[in-house]
Amino acid sequence: MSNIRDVAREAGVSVATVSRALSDPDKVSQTSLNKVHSAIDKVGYRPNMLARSFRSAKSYAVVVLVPDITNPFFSQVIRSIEDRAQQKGYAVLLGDTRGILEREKEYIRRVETRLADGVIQLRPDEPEKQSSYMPEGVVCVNACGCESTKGPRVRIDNRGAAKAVVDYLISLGHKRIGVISGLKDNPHTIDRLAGYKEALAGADIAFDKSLVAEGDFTTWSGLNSAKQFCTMTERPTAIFCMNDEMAIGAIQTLKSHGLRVPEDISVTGFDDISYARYCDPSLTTVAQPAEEIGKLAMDMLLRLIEGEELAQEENVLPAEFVIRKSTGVPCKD
Amino acid sequence: MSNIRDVAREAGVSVATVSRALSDPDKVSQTSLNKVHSAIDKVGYRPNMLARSFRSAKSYAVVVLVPDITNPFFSQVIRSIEDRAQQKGYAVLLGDTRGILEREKEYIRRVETRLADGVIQLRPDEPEKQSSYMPEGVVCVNACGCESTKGPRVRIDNRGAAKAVVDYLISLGHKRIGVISGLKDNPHTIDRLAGYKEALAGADIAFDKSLVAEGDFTTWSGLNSAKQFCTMTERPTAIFCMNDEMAIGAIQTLKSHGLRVPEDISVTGFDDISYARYCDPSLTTVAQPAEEIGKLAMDMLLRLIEGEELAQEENVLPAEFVIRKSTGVPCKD
DNA sequence: TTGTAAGCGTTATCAT
DNA sequence: ATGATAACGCTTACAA
Repeated sequence: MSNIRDVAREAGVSVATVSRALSDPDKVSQTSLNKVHSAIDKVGYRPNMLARSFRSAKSYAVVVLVPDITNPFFSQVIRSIEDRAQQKGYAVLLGDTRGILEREKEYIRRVETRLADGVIQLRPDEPEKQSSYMPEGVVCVNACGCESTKGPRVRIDNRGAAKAVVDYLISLGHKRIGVISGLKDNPHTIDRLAGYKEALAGADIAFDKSLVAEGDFTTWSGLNSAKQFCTMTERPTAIFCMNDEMAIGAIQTLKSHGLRVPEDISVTGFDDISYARYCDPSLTTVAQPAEEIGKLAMDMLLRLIEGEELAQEENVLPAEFVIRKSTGVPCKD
Repeated sequence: MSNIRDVAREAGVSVATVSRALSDPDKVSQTSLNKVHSAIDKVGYRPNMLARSFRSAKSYAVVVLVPDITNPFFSQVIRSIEDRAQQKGYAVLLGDTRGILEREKEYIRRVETRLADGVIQLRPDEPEKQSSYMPEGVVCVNACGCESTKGPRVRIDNRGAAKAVVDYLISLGHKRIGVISGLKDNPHTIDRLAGYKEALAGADIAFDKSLVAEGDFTTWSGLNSAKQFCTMTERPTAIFCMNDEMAIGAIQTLKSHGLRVPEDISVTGFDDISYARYCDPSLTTVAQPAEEIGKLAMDMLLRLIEGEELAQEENVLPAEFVIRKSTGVPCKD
């Protein structure tokens, strides 16, 4: 393995000149530049980036904290982050935490120990717990923010989007609208439930606690939670699911109980993962701008790493309400 | 930012003792150990891992090359790789290449420049092109190998699995069996097509080129490729799709042409992504052991990085044929 | 424009 | 068991 000294010797210049030729070519004469480059080819030199990072005290890496990378929404955001990072010469360290706080901390430790320059968090932090564990000096932007999220963040208007969905269901004539939510304390659940309640209130429909089933954003939980609606004496005519995966699970359950979607019951999702378009019936849902979210979060983090000021701590991106085939007018029993 | 020298001063010992206390505690007296640890707490010391990596010439990172991380099969494998890596103290650098060779090379360059210790490749290499571009000294294991794959690899028996699928369709009575393949030159396509042909040959059914539609493993390509089967004068009674995403796309097309699955036409997939269980009808498919694949590939790479011998260059893992609701006896027209 | 040389924070060798 | 010190490969004042 040849190093910069070998190149210098071969080229007949000093190591400083070689170093400059690589990182700041303008400061070097054309003659030296040529000598250096042919020397590099000759000895097969590859700069040791570990040494460079060490010396310049920057790792040019960011860690992405994600509860579950197999969630299609998350993987889309990550793809976008990676794309942007690559463009800017940064590496992405994957931190699939499976929701385990301990693993999250291990990854955050990597930036304390200089292996990464910052963090992008894809989990909405629960307000009380958040600030407590992000150490001093670790820069972090949350790419899945909520109204309660502190610090640099990008988010969509979850409440508004949820309200739009439920407003639409109400406009179709639905009055008994069930909910399959995420975990009770999850900020996304809180924001989206607020939107649901706002829509109800706007139409003078009383909030009925028994119409809210708690899931955890997995398909399996949607599948399960939907069961209780099937066996209700007074069944809801529509179900607002807080993500697409639960909606897909719910539809599965409804079908197996002999209910047709949307003729007997309407179902809506949230996220617009790619399967939302291909499931049967295709899903009425809220399209999150995954691409934009990732790109923006990465750009914000980069600015933070460079020590620059953020134009704004919070960036709220528009989400699009997409009407497909899983919603229709309520059945009249 | 305090360093090892600050700790040494605070503890009243030498830097060597501090270093040993951290990386090889057995070599240090209990007294020194205590002094060191309280000094560490006092000055808020975090070891500079970049310096450690630099000094020991190991980055403790591996890059994972994946054509598209939003593909659920890949993200499952990656989750498993990440899990194993984390256990072993390694970081995972995400290399989403989008199938672009140039990006792949940029990532491979990271191991040449010491930012990573090895590579896990999730793309089946095309035989002629493969060896040419993986530089000397870069260790790599292919986690999605095929029969033509060279070098350390883990794979399933694609040909055997495909044959099992088609054997099953034949056993149901199908004789005209369509195929939606991946790109023609993709080794997975080659292996699985070989299995298809073997099954046909075993039942004395002539291979009919017109029954093979070329896709590219995306849902959209499945959706498109299926169209040509719908309009055929003599339609196949079953379609063997080379992955689940194309099968889901195909089913979508068939339905929109008024065909029922499986009553009018059977469809099979490959991979067993989680959505295969939840689509309508649920998909008969081949379950790849994604978890095992990732874990094994990581273990092999680790051994390679440590300079150890591999017990075997090739590891063939069992795949399971899963029968669900998308297949049935052929319709009799 | 170029060269010399002093670090960066750690590990490892060699004494003690 | 502990300490002094020389690397590791690079960047960057500072000099020339």
